[in-house]
Amino acid sequence: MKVRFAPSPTGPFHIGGARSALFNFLLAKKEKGTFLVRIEDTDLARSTKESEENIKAALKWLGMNWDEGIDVGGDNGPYRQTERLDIYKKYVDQLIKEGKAYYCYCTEEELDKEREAQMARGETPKYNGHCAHLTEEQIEQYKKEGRKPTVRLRVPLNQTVAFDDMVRGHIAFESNGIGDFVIVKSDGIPVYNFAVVVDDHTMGITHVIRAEEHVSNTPRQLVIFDALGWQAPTYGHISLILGADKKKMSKRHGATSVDQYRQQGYLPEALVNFLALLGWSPEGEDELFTMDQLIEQFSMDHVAKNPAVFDIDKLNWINFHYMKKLSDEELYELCLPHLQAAGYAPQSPSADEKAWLMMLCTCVRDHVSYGAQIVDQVKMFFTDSIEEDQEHAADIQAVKDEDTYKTVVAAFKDKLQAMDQVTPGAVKAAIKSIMKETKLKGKFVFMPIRVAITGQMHGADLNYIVTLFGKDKTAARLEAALA
RNA sequence: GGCCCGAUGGUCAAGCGGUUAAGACACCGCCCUUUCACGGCGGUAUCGAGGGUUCGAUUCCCUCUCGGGUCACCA
Repeated sequence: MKVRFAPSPTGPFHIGGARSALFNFLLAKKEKGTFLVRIEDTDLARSTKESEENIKAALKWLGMNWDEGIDVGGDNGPYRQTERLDIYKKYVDQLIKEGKAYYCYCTEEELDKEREAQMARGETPKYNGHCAHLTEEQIEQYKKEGRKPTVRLRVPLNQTVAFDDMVRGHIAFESNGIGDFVIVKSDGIPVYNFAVVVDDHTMGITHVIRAEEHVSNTPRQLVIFDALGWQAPTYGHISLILGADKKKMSKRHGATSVDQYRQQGYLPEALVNFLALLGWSPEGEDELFTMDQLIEQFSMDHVAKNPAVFDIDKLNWINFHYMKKLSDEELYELCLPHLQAAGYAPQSPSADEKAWLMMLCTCVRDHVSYGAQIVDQVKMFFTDSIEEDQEHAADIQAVKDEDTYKTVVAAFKDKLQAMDQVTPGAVKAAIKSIMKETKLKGKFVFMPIRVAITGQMHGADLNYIVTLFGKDKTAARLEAALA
């Protein structure tokens, strides 16, 4: 078995592309086959080197290293389509010689006009065969006019083009609906559908897993395979990823590129795990898997046909799970860039600063499901004023209205002033003794202090919050609460 | 509009003629924690509609509806 992932380097690496790559990767590894990566850059205008690098980096970041293809090499290179032009030319020439393809001199304006006319008549727009049987004289005439021809494939009429899809089952199209389509553009570069066929065949691809949007391309590719006398690979079309409004996931749905998730502080293991669960379901009841476990469990039988809505809540939950496994040091590494971006951490922290920042990260880790989220959680440590949580305003007021509110706050302030050093342990002891002295139980001691210092009903461990603020800042806040 | 694909809770989904219709996220409740969270336990909630086939349809067939994809000298 040999599968491939063939991205076009025309922009940010989309999350859907990552999922296609993942399913190919998983299948290849599961079947002990080969995972090949090739670059489809025949769109000269939109392809960029930067995008190619971005895609390769993202693939590696996600843990999908390829066995053959771009950069790593192999027996079937080159693996960038623009470097394979002579290979395509050979087969185009062959098709023309055999009369299976022909030059078309129609201009884009002429084609546009014809298409509009067909649409107006309610017909399926397709090439009308204008240049299918040109005479020598006509060809000479067009050449004299300086027209640059495209090459079209003669698509046989009255045939059923069908294939058995690994996820969708039998799918059939009528060849009459296709029309002679362009396989080489007027600039001499083959069109995607043609290059794909030549590559898939010459590279020995046996199975193609790609997104559902390619279903309607498949009959065209099948017709090319047929014209060339080759056998087509087995296809599997996976459904699309949708936004919350059930429309194809796009920019307006938020982050759509792998890089954006990386930048937001998501872990590659989490993204892989999440993507795998979008459209594929495991046998058992567990849903948390490492890449190796996914490979072990993966099967095309359990790939869903219907499109899936991208659920950020679930991604966050999975990411939270993987973040829990991080050591304090790793957590700090993940969060530091975000703290720096927010101006909460210096570019190169000293040992003391690092120790404080690490405690900061550890303190709020139960409330952070991806790196960038830490900024919100620690905001209060970097502002002088207390921002009260509006959503729980009533609860906060209730705490303040408690008869013992000021008693507790004042008592804690005294204990704090008396401390030699503020540490989580010291704070804990202080709170404990207040409970003993006032005979108040947990909540009635913790909440007044929490509200006075943070203005929130929820949050991280109070002992650490106080320690992080330090004696002076905490005292000032307690003071303000008493006023 | 033509062609193609799809339809189980709010979301991801299992199911493949007979089930009390799994599980996960989210939500709600309880327990734990002398606070908050984490964690544990439990709960609410789903077969798009109508026809068939069948002793019996979520499951098979048809129609409708809805959703999506695609109709390029883009991939």
